[in-house]
Amino acid sequence: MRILLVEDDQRIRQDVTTALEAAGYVVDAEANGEEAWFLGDTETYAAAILDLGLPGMDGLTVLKRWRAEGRDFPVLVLTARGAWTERVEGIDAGADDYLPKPFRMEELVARLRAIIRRSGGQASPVVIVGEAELDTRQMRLSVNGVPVSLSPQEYRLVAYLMLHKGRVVPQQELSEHLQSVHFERESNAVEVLVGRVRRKLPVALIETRRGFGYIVNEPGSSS
Amino acid sequence: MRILLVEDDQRIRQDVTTALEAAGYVVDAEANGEEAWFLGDTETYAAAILDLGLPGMDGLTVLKRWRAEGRDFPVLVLTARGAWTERVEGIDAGADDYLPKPFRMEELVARLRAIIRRSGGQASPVVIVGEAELDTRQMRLSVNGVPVSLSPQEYRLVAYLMLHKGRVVPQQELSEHLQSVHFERESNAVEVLVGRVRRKLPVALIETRRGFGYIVNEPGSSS
DNA sequence: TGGGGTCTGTCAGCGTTTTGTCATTTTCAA
DNA sequence: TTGAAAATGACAAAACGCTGACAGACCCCA
Repeated sequence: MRILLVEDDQRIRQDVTTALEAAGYVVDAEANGEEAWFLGDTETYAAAILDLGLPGMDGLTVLKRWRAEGRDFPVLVLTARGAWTERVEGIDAGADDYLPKPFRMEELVARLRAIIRRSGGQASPVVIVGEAELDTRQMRLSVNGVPVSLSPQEYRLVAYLMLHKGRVVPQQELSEHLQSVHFERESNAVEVLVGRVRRKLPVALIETRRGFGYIVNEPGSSS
Repeated sequence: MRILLVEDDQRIRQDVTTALEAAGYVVDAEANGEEAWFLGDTETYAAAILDLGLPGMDGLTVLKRWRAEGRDFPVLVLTARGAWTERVEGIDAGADDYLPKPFRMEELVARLRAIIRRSGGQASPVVIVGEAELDTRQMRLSVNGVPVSLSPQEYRLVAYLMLHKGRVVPQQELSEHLQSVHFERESNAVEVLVGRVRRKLPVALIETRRGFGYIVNEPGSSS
């Protein structure tokens, strides 16, 4: 899961990043408002954490622009202590939750989890593609009712592809979402991972689009 | 819909009452803990809003007594700013949600609505998973009718997992709810605890999802 | 007051699983 | 046909979770 963190205070940014990564998220940390807006507009995030006082472009403006353009990932707003005005404005602008500074890391993570859950909760926690069934609550994949034992990384791969079924997912996007620390070097980690998953599955679920990426598709739908 | 409001601060009590009435609720406002307990015990409410710092009888005690006597209306707890401990204790005592002071009236009403809506489904104080039966009123776990002797911490662990059965619960979430001085970067306290509980149980109740957390599941729910 | 028991967190060690890399082979689209 | 992309098998390091031992805190009871 990829999170966008927008915070201009270097220290806080670092601390939060560390905490989020410890909680299993992939974090894009950004200090500048305009940069943040661009990222939120072009990348795909599970959620964003947004500080309101920013250089470049004010946090509220960033949020409003995202919403105006239909970006609906949940946003957790960080407000200064006692800044009631900011809270109200933030909620009006489309924030899903707010957290006054200073805050405890645990609380931040808990709230983040909550808004992600809520946002994902609108959709069914189960994704079905052909004979494969992904239960995101149990974090389990079954084929024809038989559970398949997957490693964390393998599960993340399948989950990501199934949650984006019908779309070709480039390798790079995959590796970005698989909280690995490799910096786009020549690595065939994704390919290896796909191979491992395929070996465990009794059916052909993941299709290769040579030169483009991988896709999980409803059977019968042609390319 | 009738709401019980328990709050000793005259000013807040008045404001909240006004807001709730404006939102279409009938409000019983009470400042004293013992009186509040009596009301909650004898009257029928759709929900309660409970401040923790009270004269007469502490809010936590009030809540615990209600729960001990089977009163299962949803309770929204008001906590002082940053009172992390209170929050955890409140949830342990059976609160459905909490709201840190100060808060916006709109938010209070929204959260109240949410817990009332949620309460429409679940009310049973007993959770059964396979051969295991958790009685949250007696704070007791039985397997095949035989009670299992658990330490407080062990009970909390099992209770939390059983109350969230069918869902993978991350280790961090667990340690957050086990009111300890968690967030130790390296601590295997949860693992140790799980091990201790498992040794006491005659059946395999808690499953490990390596890399993700733990889950308690209905046996045979493979999908 | 002291002693035993319980509870709880820490630590180190252990075995297993997981995962990235590399070398090599296979496959596919131009 | 051919070269790049993808798949595969092997390997070693790292990560992860389980366990037993231990120590401090706490409580109960003589």
